[in-house]
Amino acid sequence: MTRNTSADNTEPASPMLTAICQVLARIPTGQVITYGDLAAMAGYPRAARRVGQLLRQLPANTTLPWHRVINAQGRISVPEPAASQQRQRLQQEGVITLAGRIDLARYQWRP
DNA sequence: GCATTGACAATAG
DNA sequence: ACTATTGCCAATG
Repeated sequence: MTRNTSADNTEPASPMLTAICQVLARIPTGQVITYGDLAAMAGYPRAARRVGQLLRQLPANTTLPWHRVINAQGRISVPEPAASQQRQRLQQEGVITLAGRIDLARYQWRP
């Protein structure tokens, strides 16, 4: 079947989103990654906005470390109130936010 | 189908 | 350091 009807198939998982989630799950505690780098590591160098779109739909109970994803300026891109939670989680892992910024040179994940 | 939106990023002023 | 502009591309209306 080249076509899939909503009635008998509920699997929209594209390879891109799958790859993004797999990379995301690998990010170590206490480190961060940017949207663009996460996308690039998943094999889609121009999909930074896709990453945000995916993270936005993650269920609240997800075990994925969504809070370790920040933008290329070292800032949190999430609107409040989620931003506070993200800062708190990061600080809990030892990632400090100074003047609203995170030192990428220090915390960015490089495998 | 076209227009707008968005948890981005690079560049220019 | 900050704002504006442009490119990007799937999702949404």
